Parts: sequence; structure tokens; C-alpha cells
Amino acid sequence: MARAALDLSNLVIEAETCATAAPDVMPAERAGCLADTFKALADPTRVRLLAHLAASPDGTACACHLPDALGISQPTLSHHLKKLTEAGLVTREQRGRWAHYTVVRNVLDVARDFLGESTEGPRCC
Amino acid sequence: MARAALDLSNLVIEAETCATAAPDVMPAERAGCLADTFKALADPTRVRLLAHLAASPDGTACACHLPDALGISQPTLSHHLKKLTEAGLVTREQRGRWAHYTVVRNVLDVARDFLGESTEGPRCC
DNA sequence: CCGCCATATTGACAGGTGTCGATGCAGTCG
DNA sequence: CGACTGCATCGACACCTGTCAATATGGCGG
Repeated sequence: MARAALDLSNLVIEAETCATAAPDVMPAERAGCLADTFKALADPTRVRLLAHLAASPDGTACACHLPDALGISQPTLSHHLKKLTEAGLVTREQRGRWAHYTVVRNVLDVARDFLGESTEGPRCC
Repeated sequence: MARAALDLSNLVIEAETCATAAPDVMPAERAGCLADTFKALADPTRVRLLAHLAASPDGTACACHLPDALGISQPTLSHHLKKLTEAGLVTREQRGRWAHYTVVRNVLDVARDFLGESTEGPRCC
């Protein structure tokens, strides 16, 4: 290694590669955060669940009708609602005897903005 | 079963439930389609990949720098690009010796609109 | 035509996920 | 207080997913 015979380490040359200077890369933390949100949406049942909540007044609905409406068992529903809650996409509220869930538009906006970055320039309007 | 003794099938009664008429449910097909798109986004590596493409001119970039930039092996990169391609989020183009990938804004818009439904009223503007 | 290089595919492994039946728990009604 | 009810948790199962090393493929240059 000594002897200084043809040290190529300064000669990176860029080879020829494809010659497209790689821009910045998204920090892993933000990527992980976005991925977690998308993970919560990566299931047909949860998509329908969220759509149902979003279509309800105030973005709030109770869980009682859902197993029948979606054709899933009650434990499965509970499982998905837990996932959505953990991801911060919905919040739970015990209203007397029934549990009510509400969409958190905030978090959805973050995901939407990410898609917007790839979709159109400034933002919207 | 015969004998017609107390047929309750017409007596659904609605019990008392929580009294929030369940609106329409999103058809399973659309839900599955959206879920597939979100599934493709449900991984930090793919989020960064897509962000990288979106930040490149014309939404197009070649694959050659990516393993180093993202700190993943070459097969892993190929795997993720395949997933994104299968989901229709990017397209592949063999440009001479290197493979170039381009973002398909179209599909992202669909996902964005879904989040928009849950986020704000009419749409945008 | 042969070897090189960028990329894709294969095989193997650990870990995560959706689903359900059974069970536990916290409210409500009689 | 005791039974009922809506919902959460547990345990088990099959399945899917991300990752890498090794290998195959296909275009380019000599």
C-alpha cells in the first residue's frame, strides 16, 4: 500500500455513469414517517373504513354498523381501527356505550402534500 | 323450519344500535385499487425512490446512482423499482446502456384525490 | 466474437400482516 | 347487583414482504 505507486483514490473520474447528477435524497426519517402513513392505507378494508368515516358527518362514525357493512368479523374491524389509530389517521372516542371514530385530516394532508410534490408544481390554487 | 312459526326474518328491528344511518360503502374494487397504490408507497425506500424521481428533471432518472445514494444493495433497488412499476407508479425505459425510470403522475393523482376527499370539500380550487 | 458492465432474476431467510374464533373488559339496563 | 352488549385483546394460522448473496441476462466496446 505504501510506495505511492499509482494511488487511484483521487481519480474517481465519475466513470462515465449516466451523467445525471443525483439530487438530494429525502431524509430517512421523513420517508419512514410517510411510509407509516401509507402502510396504514395499504389495505382495502382500511381504505373503505376511512372512506366511510370521511363520508360521515363531521368525519365521525360509530363502529357498530361496520362489521356488517364491510363483511368482516368484529375482531378484524377492531384490529384495523387500532392500526388506523396508531398511525394517527383516526381518533377514538368512547361516547356512552359505543365507540366513535373520527378522521384526522391533518395527517392525511401530509401524505397528500407528498403526492402533490410529485404531481404539480407549487401546490394547489 | 317449515310450519311458519314466528318467522323473524322480516323483523330486523334495527335493534337500537347507535342510530347513525350507515352511508354507502366504497365498492371493494376501488378500495382494492387504491390499497394497491398505497401498498407500493408503504415502504421508506420506495418513498425515497419516488421522491428522487419526482425531484429529477422530467420526473425521470437513471438507476445507476441509486444504490449508493439510498444505501441499499443493487438487487434490493431492482426489487423496489419492480414493485413501483407493477403498481403503475413509474415506467421503465431502456436508454442505451442504462435503465431510466419516470414517475407516472396520473396514478399518484388518483391517490391524492382520495386523500382530498377526506381532506377538503369539493376538490381543489 | 468475447468480455465487461448495468440491471434483472433466483433462492433463502427473518419478520410483519390479515383473518378469525375464543375470551376478557367496561359500560348499560332491568 | 346481575345479565347483557359493544368493543378490545389473545392465540393461531396462512400468507406476504424486505433484504441480501449468488447468478443470469442483455446491451456495448474492443
